[in-house]
Amino acid sequence: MQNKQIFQDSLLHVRELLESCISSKSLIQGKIIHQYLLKFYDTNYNTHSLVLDKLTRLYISCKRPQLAHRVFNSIPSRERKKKTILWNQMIRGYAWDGPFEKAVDLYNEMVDSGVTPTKYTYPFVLKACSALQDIETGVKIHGQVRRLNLDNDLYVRTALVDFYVKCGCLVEAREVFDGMPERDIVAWNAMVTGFSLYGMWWSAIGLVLEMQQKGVEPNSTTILSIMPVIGEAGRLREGKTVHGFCLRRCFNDDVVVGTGLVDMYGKCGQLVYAKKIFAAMGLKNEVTWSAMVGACVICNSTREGMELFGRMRMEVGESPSPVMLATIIRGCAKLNDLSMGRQLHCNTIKLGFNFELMVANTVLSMYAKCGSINDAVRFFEEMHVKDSVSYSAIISGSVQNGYAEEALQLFHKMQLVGIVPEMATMMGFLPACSYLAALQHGICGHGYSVMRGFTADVSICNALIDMYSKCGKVDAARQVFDKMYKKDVVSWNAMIVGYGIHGLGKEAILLFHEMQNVGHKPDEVTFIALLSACSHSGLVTQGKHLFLVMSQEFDIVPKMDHYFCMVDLLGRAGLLDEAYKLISMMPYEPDAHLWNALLAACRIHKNIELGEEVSHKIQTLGPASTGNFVLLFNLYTTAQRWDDAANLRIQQKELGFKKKPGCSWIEVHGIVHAFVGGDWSHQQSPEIYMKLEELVAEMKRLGYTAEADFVYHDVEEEEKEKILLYHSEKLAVAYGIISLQADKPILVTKNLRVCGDCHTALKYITIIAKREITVRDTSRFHHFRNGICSCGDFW
DNA sequence: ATAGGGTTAG
Repeated sequence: MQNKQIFQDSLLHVRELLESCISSKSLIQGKIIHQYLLKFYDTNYNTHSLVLDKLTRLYISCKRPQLAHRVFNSIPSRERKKKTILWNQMIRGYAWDGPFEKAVDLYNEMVDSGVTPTKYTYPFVLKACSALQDIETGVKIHGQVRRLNLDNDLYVRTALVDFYVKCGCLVEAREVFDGMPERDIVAWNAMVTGFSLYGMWWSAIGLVLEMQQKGVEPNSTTILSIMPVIGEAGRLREGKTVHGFCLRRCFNDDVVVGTGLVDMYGKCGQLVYAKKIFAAMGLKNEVTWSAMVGACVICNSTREGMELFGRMRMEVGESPSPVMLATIIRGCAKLNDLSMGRQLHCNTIKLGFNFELMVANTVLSMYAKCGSINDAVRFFEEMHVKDSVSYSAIISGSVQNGYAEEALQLFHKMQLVGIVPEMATMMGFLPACSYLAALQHGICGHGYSVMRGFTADVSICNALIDMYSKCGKVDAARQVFDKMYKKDVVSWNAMIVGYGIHGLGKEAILLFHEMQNVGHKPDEVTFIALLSACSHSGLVTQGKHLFLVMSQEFDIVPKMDHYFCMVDLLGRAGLLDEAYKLISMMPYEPDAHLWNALLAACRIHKNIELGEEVSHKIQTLGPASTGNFVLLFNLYTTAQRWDDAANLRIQQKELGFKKKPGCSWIEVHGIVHAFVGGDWSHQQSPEIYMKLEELVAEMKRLGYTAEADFVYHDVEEEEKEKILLYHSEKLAVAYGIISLQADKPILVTKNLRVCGDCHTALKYITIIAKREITVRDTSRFHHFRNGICSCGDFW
């Protein structure tokens, strides 16, 4: 009897102790008491019913829902049924700290065992549903809420709004929100957050105004949820309003709000404001510094950001966070500073977060953007965990560094390992198709983009326009262009470029006028596209006019690229002196690239004197490219000045230059087949060469002779013919003829300009094989049909 | 609160 009293007393004491653990969240102390209980008391529930209650609560308040669950389960089910509050607490525990599925499971278990959920149950279950993005369960729960007549409860309704918002069901969220009989600040904030999350800054701001009209004062949460979206949209005006509001309410004394403002101004491109706020902030933390450095990077003051980064390490002495390093590494990518990037990569290794996905993806894209594709690939292969961003980065990195075929392979591999391509992935994939003229792949990419709803995006459509026109399908490009409900300047430029490379200069100019009619302003790229379109179509007068109009009417100062186009245009048209005059009048120092354009024109129009002069100029500028050697060489051979040609070749060898090997490729049944000159590596080489010889025999009957002036003169006549005969473009065309159905057009892409002999030969081949052949070289398309090329021998 | 992938021209 006395023992029992002692026992009861001590239990009372234990409960008191547990209560104090709960309020102070002392997990360790609580665990000790738990151990003690297990050791010294039997498990007769009646003895310590209230103790188990308290233990469950303790574990929940210490964020250990699974431990709590174990204790909860040790309560006999008959007793558990009476403890609705404990059920709610359990669900709350899982809804906050996960695993979220357990919260839903527990809710179902609760209902199944006949316990009626209350208005306190639902906010937690809904929170779990939104964390799981489980719309189905959430909607079901919404139904149950209605049946229990709980949907007029403020908290339940707010939770419903929050659930629909986080699951992307904005319409439903708004419906629930509008039907609320009363709304507190939390409900308003939930809805504002919803609009912000989906980039609808105008709705978010409208709602903030509305709430003020209804007498609800925005708090710092409201402000914090609209700042990111204003920054993202770059809405400076709205940003300033928010800033003003913060000043009036003294919100900006808050570190979090201050950091948000720094970030927002940075994203609006206002580095000066961002810096002012940063300087005025009394309390700064790591996040504030990161935001400030991020603002510098966005505003193209990366160097300043790097200085700040250094200052932070001096002043605060902390080691940088992953976010900080990612930000600064992105800055390196922007500056093309490979050595700095490498150094920071080492830092991430030292600090042990080099494989944190965000950081790793930043490092990966830094290497790719700094042109060090080998490092990028190696790093990519070393990553243990990769996601669609990693793949997108390596795919676009590969294309940008000229490895489009590898990009396609990576895209394929990505799908094999089960990673779903996202919009940005397609932004790398489609240019890869453009580069390779891989139409089949491109069409698949188009289909996929439609399926995923990406074609609502302007940039994706721009990439599609580019893809179709570079794959020889200007009409398909135009269809995409016409169907776009919204276009930007890139869309117009891409389409103009498309017409240009197909020699459709007039269409390009027409589009330029249409562009102005619908109120789009051309930019400098537009004029590059237009001038090169004129050049490929021989539209000299129009080109000159556009060049004038560009600065006079559109206030665009001609850059080096524009002069390049003009020299090209005048040169091709044979107006060599005028081109030369333009160069001497231009406000820039001419570079080798520009002289090259003139040299190419000299070759076409066989102007040896000027060609030599230009060539010397190029050589004094330093060996920028091998292109000029090839051009000058061709110029000499055209003039039959064999000695000069031979000397040039010796000189070229002494300087250690090699001609870039010509490579052509063709897509057959979705596979890209590549050839170099005299290539025997293809499986079907015997058939290809047989077909080629067959064609040549027929061509000769029709009057074809190999044009020797592109070949070295010190080889035998017959040898010359062979070198020409096995040029990569001829091999690719022959392969196309034997492997594609007779009614299928042939599209070959070459990495250099198509050679003169091949150009002639292909005209014959269209007649003999009765097929349309298209060759895309580095500067334009050649459509061969019935012995004629669309370029009009003008390229 | 801060952070990763992207379109046109040359």
